[in-house]
Parts: sequence; C-alpha cells; structure tokens
Amino acid sequence: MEDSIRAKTRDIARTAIRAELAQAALELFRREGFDQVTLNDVAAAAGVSRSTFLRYFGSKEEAVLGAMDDLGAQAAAALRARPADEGDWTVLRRCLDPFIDAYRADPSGSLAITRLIQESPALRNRQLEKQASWLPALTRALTDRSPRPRPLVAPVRAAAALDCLSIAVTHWSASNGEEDLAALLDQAFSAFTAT
Amino acid sequence: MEDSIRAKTRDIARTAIRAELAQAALELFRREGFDQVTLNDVAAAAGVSRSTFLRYFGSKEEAVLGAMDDLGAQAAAALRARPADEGDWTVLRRCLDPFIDAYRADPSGSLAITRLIQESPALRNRQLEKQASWLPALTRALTDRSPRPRPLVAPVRAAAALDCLSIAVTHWSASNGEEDLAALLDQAFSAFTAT
DNA sequence: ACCTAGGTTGAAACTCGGTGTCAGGGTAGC
DNA sequence: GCTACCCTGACACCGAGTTTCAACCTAGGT
Repeated sequence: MEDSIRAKTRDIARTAIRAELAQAALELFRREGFDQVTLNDVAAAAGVSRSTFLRYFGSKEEAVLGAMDDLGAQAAAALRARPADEGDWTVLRRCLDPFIDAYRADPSGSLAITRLIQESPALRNRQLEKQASWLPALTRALTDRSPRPRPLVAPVRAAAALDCLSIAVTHWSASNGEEDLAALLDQAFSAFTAT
Repeated sequence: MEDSIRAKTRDIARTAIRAELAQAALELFRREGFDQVTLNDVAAAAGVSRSTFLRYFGSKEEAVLGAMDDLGAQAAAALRARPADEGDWTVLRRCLDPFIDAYRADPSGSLAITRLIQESPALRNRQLEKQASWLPALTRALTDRSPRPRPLVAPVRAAAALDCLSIAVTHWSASNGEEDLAALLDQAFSAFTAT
C-alpha cells in the first residue's frame, strides 16, 4: 500500500513474464504432449532455469491452468452481483458467464488448452482440484442469498453447476468448438429444471 | 478360465495380502499422518519391501482408496437393477445405497478413513479422480434407461449425484458420524427435487 | 527324486517433480 | 558510490514411481 509504485511495476513485470513463460510452455506441451515434456525441457524452451519456472508456476500443470484461477473468483463475484429474487439455478448459470466469455474471446486457443487438459491425466486431475477449490466461495455466496438456507443444498447446487460447466466444455471440445458453448451450458442446466 | 484352480487360489492369497498391507498402512497413516509417512516407512511397517508394496498398490494413495474401486462398480450395477419406471433422481439416489451400507458396516473405520482423506490434499485429489472415473459407467447406465435421452442430461445428473455423496459424507464426518448418512444424502438430493 | 516354468520378491539404479538454500548480480533509492 | 532489495540460476536434496535383474519358492511333469 505505501510503496505502491515500486510494488505495482514489479507486479506488472511479473505477470508479463508469467504470460510469456506460459506461452512458451503451452507451445511445447501442444507440440510434444504434456506428459512427455519435463520441467527441464520447458524451462530451457522458455529460456529460464528450472528454478525460475517453478517460482512463477508452483507446478508444471499451473502453467496451463493458471489462467483459470481468476475465473473462479470472477464467478463468485458474479454470483453475488445477481439480483436477490433470482432462483438458485438461474444465478448459478449466470455466474458462469465469465467462463463463456473467456472461451469466446479465444476459441481456438481455448480449444487447444481444453484438448491438452483432457489428454493428460495429470492436468485433468489438477483441473478437478481447482474446480473443487472454487466450491467454498461459491457455496458461501449462494448461502448468503438465502434467508433460511437448508444445510446441504447450497454446496450441492454449486458443485452441480460446476459439473455443468465441465461437461458442457467437454462436449464443446468434442464438437471441435463448433457447437455454441452457452447453448450447451443451458442444456446441461436443464438437467435440473426439466424432468 | 481353464487353469482356474491355481489362478483363483493365487488371487485369494493376493487379496488377503492386499488387505493386510492396507491395514498396516492405514494404522501408520492415522498415527503419523498420510503426508508424513514415506513409502519406505509404510513398507517397513508392513514388513515388505517398497517394491512389493507398490506392486500391490500402484501408489501410496491406493492403499487408502483401493477399497472404493469396488463400490463404483457396485453403484453402476445397482443403477441398472432399478425398475424402468423410476425417475432419474430416485434411481441415482438408490444406486448410492452400496456406499451407505459400506459406511454403516464399519462407522468408526469409515470415519477415520474419511478424516484421513479430508486432511490430505493428495488423498482428496485422488478421491476426486476416482469418483470422476466412475462417471462414464454411471452415465452409460443412466442413458440406457432412457428411450430418447437428451445429450448432456445424463452425465450432469450422474455427476451431481456423486457430488451429493461427497458432500453428505463431508457433513457426516463433520458431525463425528453422529448424523444419519442416509438422511444427509436424501437432504442433498433434495437440492434437485425441491425448490 | 530331479527339473523346469511361472510367479513373487527384494535390491538397486534411474527419472522426474518439487523444495530449500545459497551466492552472485542487477537496480532503485539514499 | 553505497546500500538494500529482489530476482536469478546453480546445486543439493527428498520422495514417488518405473524398470530391471537375480534369487527364490512352488507346482507339475518326467
């Protein structure tokens, strides 16, 4: 707070480097496969040492999934921003719009990353872990909307919403990105609202 | 099939050893914490070499989670055994009964294992992975019941059902096993059937 | 009783991901 | 120019998991 000028310029530089490293890592992963590439390989390709790479991304997987951290927080914020009279499913569906936007902003890049994730068990698992880590915040945000919440309902619905996202994305990727992700997500949510 | 006598006695011996190793591993994990125990430790405690331990369980986590593999298959089988006129949510709820039974068969042991899993990130993630691996079979079984299934609905509902299980178990463990797991699971499912 | 084949075991070497430490170097503020 | 800070790379280290190999046991056939 006090020394904000220096701190901020540092942060800007850091995120720029992060993006550059992630870019180099992604290219290598897509070319040779995530599991085939070692930390040494990716560090060398990015022009830094293994230590430095691991300082920017705590793990190999984080170079691929790091961009999603922000989206989880965005979703929770979006959830809290919804009008108070909306039903849970509507709120949950809408709070996933940041994801839709992110995929729409770069469809081919998103498709490549999605494929990468689906093809590597390690990445798939980290993805699961990451989504699970979003649940507490979503659950809290959802609970705070309800005057007298029933205990297990909010966490279950939040988890189910994220399942919809995963499954919609999976099908979207299976269609080579040709189907509309928002429509798929709506279809997925219809599992709860229709018979 | 043809040389079944030898093969079967071998299998019986193997599963017996597996159970013994798992028992020893569990005790050690509970005493010292999963992450603190190395493969060498657990192998020594079980009286075998590290190689042998890893031959019985492909990973450290599998010594804790191995018993659940069976339950996933049981759930899919139970799902297929339900009458054709039951609704999806009823079918899914009922196909989780094998889990309830397993927890009821040994509440204190189940509680200890559940705590172990919740306290170790590595175990939590493997658990997520395992549950995700059950989804295809459940989805197929559910799809096969429907004459004209809508594409994304079955996988979403199957995933949501497993979420109910996880969340119910979490709350059950938070109550020190005092609340009734079946009732908690019903409550969780009510997130889909009630408003 | 010998011998052979299958299967199990433990030892050891190896790869790789991830952590921690440390010394050197660049840079901004004094 | 000096100092304090931070970034970097080198290195050592640990633990998980894979692979290879030699020793061994055991059952079956001769």
